[in-house]
This record gives sequence, structure tokens and C-alpha cells, in this order.
Amino acid sequence: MGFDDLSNTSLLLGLGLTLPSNPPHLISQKPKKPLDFLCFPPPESEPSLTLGLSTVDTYPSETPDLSRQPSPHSAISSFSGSRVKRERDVSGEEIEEEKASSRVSDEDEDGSNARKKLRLTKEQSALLEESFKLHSTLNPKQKQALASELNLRPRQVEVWFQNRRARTKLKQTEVDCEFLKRCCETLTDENRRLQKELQELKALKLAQPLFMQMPAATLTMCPSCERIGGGAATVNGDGNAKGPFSIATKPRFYKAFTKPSAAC
DNA sequence: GAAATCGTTCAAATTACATCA
DNA sequence: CTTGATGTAATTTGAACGATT
Repeated sequence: MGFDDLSNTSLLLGLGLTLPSNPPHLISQKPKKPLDFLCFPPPESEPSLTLGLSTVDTYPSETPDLSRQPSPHSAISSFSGSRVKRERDVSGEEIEEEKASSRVSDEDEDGSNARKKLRLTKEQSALLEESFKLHSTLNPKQKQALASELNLRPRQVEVWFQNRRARTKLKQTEVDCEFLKRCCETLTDENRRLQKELQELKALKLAQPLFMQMPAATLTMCPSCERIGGGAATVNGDGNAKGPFSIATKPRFYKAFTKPSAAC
């Protein structure tokens, strides 16, 4: 075992005991299969790394044959025009739904352009939450069924799920942020400790004048007992000295900083 | 088969209303 | 009663994707 090998070992040990190397919530693992969401854990525990770029394909897509197909409700669910245009004659179904959810449509019918804000009842919120726990996205059938059950428009259910996903993600981002802060603090402490150790080793080396006269490449030091001796150090193919103990030819901290994840 | 277009859904950002201290 | 903070429903925008032409 070479000096640098030993150093690396000690370094890894020092960093390794601090935090798990692969925190589950830092791994983005969204289901690819459309029906996988039926088996999802609650979104609150869903692993996601939200500090970086988010790609669409990391999100659970709905059943292609259901959600992506042209739907008669297309004008409802994807409409995002001004509030004045809320009532549309695109679909007869749409008009019926508007009337069914009287809590919203009543104000619209009197010609008021003001954006009225619906307050969901506790029962509605509870049912939506329950549904969200089962699956964080809805296919059109589920959306319609839920809307009927809640006496809401499908669009309202859709919006609620969108906002709910956004809140979940925000919450997870805050958790991730806290985790990374702690990770950073741990690494800073470890770095400080290792710098100090390096200084001590340098001082120890200077305190041995006899060996200062020897070529550096021939010096060997036992890192555990700190005794220095000259040896027939050989050099392997990597350019690293081989022998009982040898002076590292590359920085002691090399591996630690090229593998930052090892500390987290 | 490739390209253009259309319809749909989503995330992200933002707006605006309702409620409460 | 007013006001600012907060929660959240609703809107807007742009990207991605599948289906169709």
C-alpha cells in the first residue's frame, strides 16, 4: 500500500461517514410507464432533484391512448384565454358542466368579468388530496370522474392538480436545499480538518533534517507510526511510487474533490 | 419517410382573490 | 375599518409529444 493510497483511504473514510452517498430524494426517478402512477408513493416522498433543469420526460406521462388523444373536452381542459371567454359554444358538454358547477358559473352569467376565486370545501379538498395521493396526475377519464364527484369543472380539477404538484415540488426543493446546505457544511468542516492535518504533516517533515538530504522520491513514511525511512521505491506504470510507504506524487485530496458525491 | 400542422398536456411563472392577524 | 401577509385558484406562456396530413 502506497502513501497516497493510505491517504485516500483515510480521506474517504472521513467523508464517508458523514452522509449517505446517494440520498434517494436527490435522484430523479419518475415513472415512464403511464400506469405506474397507480403504485406511486405519496408525492411528498417522491424523489426529485429540483434545483437543476427539469425536463418534461421526467414527469409521469399519462396513458398515451387516453391523455394524448384528441378529446371532445379539448376546448375545456387546455383553454387558457381571457376570463371573458370562459363560456364557449365549442361543446355542448362544456355548457352543461358550467351550469352544474353553479358556484362558479353564477357569477359568470351576470356578465361580470371579475375573476372569481373558488374556495374548495373541506370535503372537496379532502377528496382531491386523497386522489392526489393515489396518483399525482390524472388522465381525462379520471379527471372527468373526479370533477363529477366534486361537482366541479374538469378544468378546475386539472388546475388543482397542477397547483398541487407545484406545491409539492416547491416543498421538496426546500428540503433539498436544506440537505445541500448541511452537506456543504460537512464538507467545509472536513476540508478544514484535512488542511490542518496537511499542515501537521508538513511540519513533521521539516522536523526531520536527516531525511531532508535525501531525494524526495526515495523518502518513505509510515502514515500510522510517522517514521520515515529511505527505501527502494519503485515506480509503477501510473507514475506512482511503490514501496512500503512513499511520498504521494499527487495531491492527497485528489479523490475527495473529484468525487464530491461521496460526501453526500 | 420527412416535414408541417394541430391538439393536448404539462411545468413554470405570474396574477388576483379570499382570508386572517 | 384598514392593511399587509399568506394561501391558493386561476391564467399565461412556452415546450414537448402524438396524431394527422
